[in-house]
Amino acid sequence: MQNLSKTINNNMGKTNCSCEKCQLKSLFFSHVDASEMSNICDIKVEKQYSKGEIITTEGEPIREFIYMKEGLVKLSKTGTDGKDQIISFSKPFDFVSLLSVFSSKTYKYSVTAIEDTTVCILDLDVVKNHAQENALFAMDLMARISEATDKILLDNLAIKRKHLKGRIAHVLLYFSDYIYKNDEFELPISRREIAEYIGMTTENVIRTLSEFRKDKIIKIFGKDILISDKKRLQNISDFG
Amino acid sequence: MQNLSKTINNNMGKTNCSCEKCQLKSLFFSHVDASEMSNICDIKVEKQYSKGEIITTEGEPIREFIYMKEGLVKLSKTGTDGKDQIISFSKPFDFVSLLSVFSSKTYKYSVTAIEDTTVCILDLDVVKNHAQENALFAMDLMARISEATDKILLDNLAIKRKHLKGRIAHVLLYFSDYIYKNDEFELPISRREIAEYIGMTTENVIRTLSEFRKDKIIKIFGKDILISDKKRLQNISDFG
DNA sequence: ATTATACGCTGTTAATTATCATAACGCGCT
DNA sequence: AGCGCGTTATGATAATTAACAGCGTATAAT
Repeated sequence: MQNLSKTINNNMGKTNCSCEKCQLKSLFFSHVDASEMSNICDIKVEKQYSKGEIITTEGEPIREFIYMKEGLVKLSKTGTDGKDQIISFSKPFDFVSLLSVFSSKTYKYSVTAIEDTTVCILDLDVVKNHAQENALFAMDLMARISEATDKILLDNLAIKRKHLKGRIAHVLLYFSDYIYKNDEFELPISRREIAEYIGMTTENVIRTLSEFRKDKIIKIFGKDILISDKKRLQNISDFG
Repeated sequence: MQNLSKTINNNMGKTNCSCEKCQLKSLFFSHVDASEMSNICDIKVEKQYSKGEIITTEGEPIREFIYMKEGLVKLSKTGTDGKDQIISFSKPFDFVSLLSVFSSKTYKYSVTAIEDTTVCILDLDVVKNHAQENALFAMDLMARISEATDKILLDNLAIKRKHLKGRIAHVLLYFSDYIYKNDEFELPISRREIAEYIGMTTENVIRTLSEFRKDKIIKIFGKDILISDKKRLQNISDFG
């Protein structure tokens, strides 16, 4: 898989990606004119990451502006004790490189693919130069960053208000309603990662999932989850 | 006090504020030229809030771009159950209006003065227009928003990692080291507000402060706190 | 002076969560 | 197949935190 992405990298990513047709073009580049756009398009590199591969590493210098075309990633940070905390999950429209690209020299968080993920990579200096010359583009970026950040903060606050069961319910509904839009889905993360996300222990995540199963709220087949009593789960999320 | 701020409001805030000398000018407006600046200066209104006064209210439409000149505020959000959560505290250089000014029509959080606070208020549309025409200004704003957000996220993550005692120690050190730069200070918030900030109950905040007092780590006189054993407090914050 | 009210403080009990221990299971590897 | 390893699973116990109840104090309003 590493080979695959390297191959695409060497091809300059031209194989699968046409900027003109890109869904995301309107999000980031609606105020960028055709000649500028072709300039951006020439330097962009499309890159694929398999589930589990690290996209950016905490502490590394930020050289690139990255946006997601496809897939699912986690943002995480390693504490001084070596334990990870997951800050959020992002799918394409939510993710604007890293939040700190315009204020920090190094990545404050790591980004890891939790499903096969395709990103487009632009040289950060080029993007910055464009932003400095095109205020509407800069404003678009600002709005995107703002939205992404707000979403993370609101989600964190919502989780903080809840107890163990409510937090687990919240996560299940997050994947069911927001990510997969289906009552049945395959969890893209381990129980430990759920724990890192909601700030509880792995054992309690496992235990609580088992309880939900015993209470016939969900069915579990390894990582496959089926939500059989959504109302109850919603209720636990809202009031637990 | 309400009268005082009204008076200043009616004076168009010209009484005490000269934009040319303003410390914050370089932060937000370093890339705004003299004529633009005088334009901005003409429409700005300086406003004072006494401790406890609400500056912006969650849910209200965002019409203004606000930045702090002086003071201390809290950002908070009310949950569906009516309970408040405090997201962060901000002093002048940290605070860039509300994070969502460029992505949302309404305030997602409330801002309340927890010390007497002076802010400068600009019409949001005017600021947006300036940003749309001056990309460097837009970039400056973006960097500010990014920094402010990162600080909030990192602080929240640090708190999340800790237990009750570590969280209390964290808060005490936050005010001592970051806000007041003094081992002795007056807490600008109540025990309940500390609880709302760290996500624990008021009783436990009070109890823990008492324990710290019994352990001779701090001295307490109502809201006055004196940190007598900073090393131990730091240790509790780092490992508790 | 009296009432109301918010706040700070403490003790007790109940609930929640972490920690430790153990075991089954799946999966890649040889 | 058998081994090693990480994940999932469950139980017992300890630690932590919440919830409830009570009480004193300061402050402001009547």
